[in-house]
Amino acid sequence: MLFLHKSNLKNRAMAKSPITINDLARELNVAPSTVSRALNNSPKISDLTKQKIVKKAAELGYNLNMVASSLSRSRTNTIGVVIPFLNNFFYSEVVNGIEELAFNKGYRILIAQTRNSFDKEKEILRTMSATRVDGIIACLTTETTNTDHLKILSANDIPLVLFDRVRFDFPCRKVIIDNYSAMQQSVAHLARSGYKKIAHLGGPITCNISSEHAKAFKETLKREGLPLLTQFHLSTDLTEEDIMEAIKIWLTSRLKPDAIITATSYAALVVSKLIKEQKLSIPEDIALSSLTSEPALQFVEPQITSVALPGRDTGKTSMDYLLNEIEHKEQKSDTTIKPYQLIIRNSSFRNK
Amino acid sequence: MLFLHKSNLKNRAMAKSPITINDLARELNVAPSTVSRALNNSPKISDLTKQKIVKKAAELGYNLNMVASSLSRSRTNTIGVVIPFLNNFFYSEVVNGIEELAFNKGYRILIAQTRNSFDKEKEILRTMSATRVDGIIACLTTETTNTDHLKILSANDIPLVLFDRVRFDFPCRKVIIDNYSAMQQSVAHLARSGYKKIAHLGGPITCNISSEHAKAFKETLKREGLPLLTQFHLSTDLTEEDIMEAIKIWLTSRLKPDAIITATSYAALVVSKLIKEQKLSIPEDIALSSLTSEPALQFVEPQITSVALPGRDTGKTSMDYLLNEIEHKEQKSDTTIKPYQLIIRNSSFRNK
DNA sequence: TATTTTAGTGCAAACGCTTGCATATATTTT
DNA sequence: AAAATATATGCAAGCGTTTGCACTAAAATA
Repeated sequence: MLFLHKSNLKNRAMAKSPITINDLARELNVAPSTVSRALNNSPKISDLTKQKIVKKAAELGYNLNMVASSLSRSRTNTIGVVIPFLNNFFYSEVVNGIEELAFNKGYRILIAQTRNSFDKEKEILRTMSATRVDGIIACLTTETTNTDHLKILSANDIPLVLFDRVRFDFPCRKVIIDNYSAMQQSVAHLARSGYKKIAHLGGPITCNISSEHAKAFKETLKREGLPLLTQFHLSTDLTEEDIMEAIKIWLTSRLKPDAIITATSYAALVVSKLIKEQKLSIPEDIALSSLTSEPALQFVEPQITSVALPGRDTGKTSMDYLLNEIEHKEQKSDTTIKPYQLIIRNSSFRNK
Repeated sequence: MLFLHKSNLKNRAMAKSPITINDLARELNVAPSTVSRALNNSPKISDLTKQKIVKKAAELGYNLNMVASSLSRSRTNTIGVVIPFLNNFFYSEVVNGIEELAFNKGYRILIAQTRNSFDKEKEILRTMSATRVDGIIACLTTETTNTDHLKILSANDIPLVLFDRVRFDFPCRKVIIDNYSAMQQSVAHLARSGYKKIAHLGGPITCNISSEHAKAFKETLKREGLPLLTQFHLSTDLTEEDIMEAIKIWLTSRLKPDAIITATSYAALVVSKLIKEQKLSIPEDIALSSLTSEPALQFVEPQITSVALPGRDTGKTSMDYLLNEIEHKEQKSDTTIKPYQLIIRNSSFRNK
């Protein structure tokens, strides 16, 4: 009963097509505008007619055409989410947080993965703005070194909130982790546990996160009175091969590190495995600590010390800011720093 | 330069608003229809005018309004993806596969999580059909025991492809894993490795997966000549508490299982940890095998035997089928069974 | 009772694009 | 040279809502 056979259409006489408010209007002998207002629960329509209309709508299986509604209102109630990868613990938690809040507020989310390609990022933003999303939440690629594509969004009045990997030179709200402090605490913790030759397996410095980590790494070592050996401070793309290569060199060199801090939890897992394969022990020979977390870290032996990031919360806050911009036209350009938690597990202190 | 000040509009004279094809048409003294055709690279427009139009469009920063285009064409180039959870290895791999293919074919994806609630599933399908998605790919909740909400989709001519958790009583294409066989092989492997008291920690039997697992579990035990003890065949919601409770009972009972098959990889990780905490050894005292996989299984000690599921491939195939329905009106109602791989690791055979 | 206010409904334009059909040249065919 | 065809463009309706304004009748005020 979801369709009517309409005979008043010229080109598609007798075409089977979904019920519209016009169909309802004709059936009930009221104007389409009355139907629209009734279904939107406008106070201008009497309760009696509302009831009649709602009843008929249910009866005929009427389903609002959001496309038409969006065109008319110039609002799609859709927000775009741009992330490097979906199959990643942190990002999927963030999206989870975004989706939950969005759904409750009557928004849909459009997701796209950049796979860390700047070109794809540009392309995605272009199509999202064509789709007329009401706003965008994005985590930039590591390749993103200029912001022209973001400027197009502002020019089109599409609010943007950046999270995690951001560009401080672009005016918009940003939600990030206190990366400097996370590294600082990690190093300090290792130093105070007696480790002296601390190495860092980091990501590409083109992104704010890695550069903040790098800075904190150097400065904290100095503060703790430890030497900074250049070969112990690596910036890689963190592919499995990169990790393998770096670790093999470290573990077989004359001067081994006695502690390793990895940028990602996946790297930590790989490193942990490699160390054990070399018959070295964690944390006695080498300590291990990760700047990102995922549940797996608690299931390996020994459990790996890590910085727990508030993914859900980051997503929720980003969405919250975006909604403020969308619904209250509140235009801010500040940076919110989310708290992290250094969770000390057995991989980072010697039992003595 | 993205906006024009329009003075020909009645109600919003002087309003700043995005460039439309009408603006381009006026600037170039051609008809809007010509602009539309030119930008869509219609063969009916001369190369010269196409060039002029494309150039002007770039110059003014014209960006197609997909909403209007969708309304006009009755096609949104958007597909809906409905999954229980995003932060789950298998599902995020599936979505990954869907997104990749979709993006390459010019489709956007709208994602929503049911969080395993039937009511939310219904609500999601309603709003997705209001959004006029061109098709939907869904993995049903474990609570979904009737298909009325799916019928509304067919009534609205929205193609649907189900994956993983499906309802065989609904006519549409389905992409699933050979769950029966996966369990069968898992049990057979354990039996042949000398384990005799095999237990299964399964999911809620309301869903096809768990019931296929259950069936295979019983039948294979029988075939292998092993006893089926009811307390060793559990169906739970697989929350952390459920797992804990079940395992505690098993491990402390007089009659312990000597092998455990878990429905999910997360459960396997938890079980592995609990077994070790009880000072029992894997695989000597108890073998462990999982019916779902995730990278973490390879990082724990011992590595956990598991059934690897082709997530990406499941996503790609589902999307491929959906595109066939959307673009070639191909209406099929068959079931594709994806191959899995039983990956035998150290958790499931004794070194002797 | 005459006048203003309020409540409930309808009219019609607008949102920006697509597309069937008509029209006007330009090109080819007889 | 006339007729038929091909090529390029314009016209206008249509997609399904929303919303400002106009209108009518009933209720409230003077």
